[in-house]
Amino acid sequence: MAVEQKAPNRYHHGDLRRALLAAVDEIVQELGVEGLSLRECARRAGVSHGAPAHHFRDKRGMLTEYATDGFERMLGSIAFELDKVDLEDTLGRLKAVGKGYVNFALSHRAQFKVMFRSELLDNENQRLLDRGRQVFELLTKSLAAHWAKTNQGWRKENLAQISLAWSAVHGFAVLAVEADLLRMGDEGLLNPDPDAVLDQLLLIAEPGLQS
Amino acid sequence: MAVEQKAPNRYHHGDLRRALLAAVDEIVQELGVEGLSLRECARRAGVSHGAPAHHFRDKRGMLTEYATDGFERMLGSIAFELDKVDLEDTLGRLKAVGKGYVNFALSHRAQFKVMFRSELLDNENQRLLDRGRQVFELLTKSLAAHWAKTNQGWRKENLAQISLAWSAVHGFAVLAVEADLLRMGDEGLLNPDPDAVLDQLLLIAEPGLQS
DNA sequence: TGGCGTTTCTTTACATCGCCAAGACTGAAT
DNA sequence: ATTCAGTCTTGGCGATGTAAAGAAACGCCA
Repeated sequence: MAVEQKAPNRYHHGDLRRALLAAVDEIVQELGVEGLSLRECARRAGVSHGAPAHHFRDKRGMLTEYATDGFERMLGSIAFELDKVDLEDTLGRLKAVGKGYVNFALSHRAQFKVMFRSELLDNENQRLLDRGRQVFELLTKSLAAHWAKTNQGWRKENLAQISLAWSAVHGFAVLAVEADLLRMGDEGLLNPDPDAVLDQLLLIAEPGLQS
Repeated sequence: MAVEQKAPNRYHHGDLRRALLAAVDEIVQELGVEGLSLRECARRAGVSHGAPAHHFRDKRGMLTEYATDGFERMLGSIAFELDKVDLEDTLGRLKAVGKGYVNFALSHRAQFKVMFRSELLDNENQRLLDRGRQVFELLTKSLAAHWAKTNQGWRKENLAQISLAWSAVHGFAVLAVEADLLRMGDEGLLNPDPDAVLDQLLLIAEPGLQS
């Protein structure tokens, strides 16, 4: 995602909205969200510091769009993994959701972090809420399919199973992205190949999911 | 934790360091870390905006102390739960660590969030690193004790088990604290009593921990 | 084609922030 | 009593987010 500069003569940029979001991504990768400023985004896009206000209400609005875009990519990443698994293989599909989730987190670390920084976002934004809900539903529906296949329907432990699945996947993604935390214990908590670890992780959770 | 104002006449505050940390806690609860400023802390403590610099190098230094204090409280919370469980009950002790962890997160939400915002902290700070490591070790040692008791010693799945335990506990705490996320799915993901859910959650993970 | 309203962008201004340097005050050790 | 290190104040600098007002370009309708 390269930031498209405004042609120096032109008064209108042409595609400033996209250029600003590209700049957000660039800066957030380089410096983290804390290092992000509206003015720097404007500078990289080659426009004045007042320009962004006409495309996003304010900084929060801009980050909200950036986060929403992230959820959409994440949905794509999960769908990509799901496509590779047979519909009958309900446990495989459960793993696929986890893989898509973690893969996205690891390949878009900066954006992933922003997506869950709700203090920075407009949590009333409908598109943002929808996309988040969609991710959540992919997880719960995969679980429901697994339940339907293996045996029983809804039991009261199911709620806790959702918590476990969601917690494990999200917690693992967070810890994997916050690499600093994983340096705890000198041997290193994390296997160099997160994909393999996630495989094992879901394998371990599996007996619990059968009960 | 109340912010102790400087007596209006006195030039020296007397206990400014503590007063500033109290102000940090107060502000972070009210407005989140993003709403925190050195100058506002100084204002609440009744001193000038330059004063804090003599107790903390800078804003990052102040937050680092605040986070370190959080890890110490968390250690206390875990120790409190561990004290209630018999040494022989290795699985019970594992649950106790999780409970202490999550209980702290839920009763000090604002501080908990700051503790894991490594971009804002001085990650070279020795006391901060030590306290973090200590929490992690409580978890791994409880797991090791459980392994020693149940049967085998170290197997290569153990690494993934640590990941699962750490991910589930931390992920659950994060999701519980970020209440916004849990409003996904209108029925609400989270049981009103997180303590009970955590109990179930660890119960579900238990079969995996036996293997 | 000409004109006009709307959108996009610029400019200026203001309050606030973190940090720095220079100075004032205090208290305790010499 | 003097000195000196530690504590706090003051003022200033560059940077930020947001708002208001004006300039420039686009699109549309006559």
